[in-house]
Amino acid sequence: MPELPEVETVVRELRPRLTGRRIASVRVSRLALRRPWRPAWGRRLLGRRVEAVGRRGKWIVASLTGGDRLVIHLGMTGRLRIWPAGTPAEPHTHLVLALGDGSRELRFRDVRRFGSVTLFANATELEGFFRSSALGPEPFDVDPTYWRRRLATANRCLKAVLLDQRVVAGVGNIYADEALFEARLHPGRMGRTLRSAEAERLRCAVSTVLARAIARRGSTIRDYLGGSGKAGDYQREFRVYGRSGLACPRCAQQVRRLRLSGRSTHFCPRCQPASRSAPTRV
DNA sequence: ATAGGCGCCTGCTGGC
DNA sequence: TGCCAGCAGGCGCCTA
Repeated sequence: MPELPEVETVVRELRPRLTGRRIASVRVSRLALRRPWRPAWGRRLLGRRVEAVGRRGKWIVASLTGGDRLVIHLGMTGRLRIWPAGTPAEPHTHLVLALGDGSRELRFRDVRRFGSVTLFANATELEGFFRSSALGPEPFDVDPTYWRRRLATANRCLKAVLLDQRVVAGVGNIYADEALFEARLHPGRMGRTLRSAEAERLRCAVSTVLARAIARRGSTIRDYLGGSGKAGDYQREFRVYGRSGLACPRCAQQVRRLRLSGRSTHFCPRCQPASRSAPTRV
């Protein structure tokens, strides 16, 4: 579910509510998330204070006293937010950290359990984890030369390139489609066929679209809520995502949908014309 | 190196 | 009304 703008919104909203708070108790559900929870982690979290809350790609990182890094991925349906203690837990709540005097709790809820909660012993271990997955650069910080080279050597369609977290961290299905529309590039176009002006257009489009979405506190389709429980607004500004059959906001041509890289893909056939190297079939 | 398929999960919607 | 297929902001594994 949540892509970079949603994760960034959660981080911004949790930061003031978490920073400086002590973890007073830890409860976990029995159901497994994507990465297994180790019982020793619960004991290690107790009494730690949150020093900082940050983000890397779609990963939320809470830095704790003593160096530990609590790392959370929201998967498709994850929600991470603060609740007053005593509020009934939503179904599918998998982790509850009581904070400070116990009047407030951080709760992680994840219906489909594609998300994860992991504890790393220190920053070095966490860096090793990101390195082992070859997590790419933050989208606002992509070197144009690096980007051109990644595209020039990409023997796959642009949609697949944007979804690859090793190329750039944080883009998912919605913002891949929105960025390709913004850059006026067909999602099925092969990466290596891009001229350098087109590559540069795409690099800028990715960061523009993500920044706009962050300003709107992300997109809520069905599950996503920010760290304070508020929905996002950017879904109202989608140009193509989820709009197949509706008019393109730029040229009024019908937005089309196809399946690329296993994912539902939306684009305007007039604004994002297929080149010879792009698939034309659905 | 890449595509494509499947699996992990649950829940919702639309068609019959 | 009920059932079933298809769909969903992610990602990792397998095979060809």
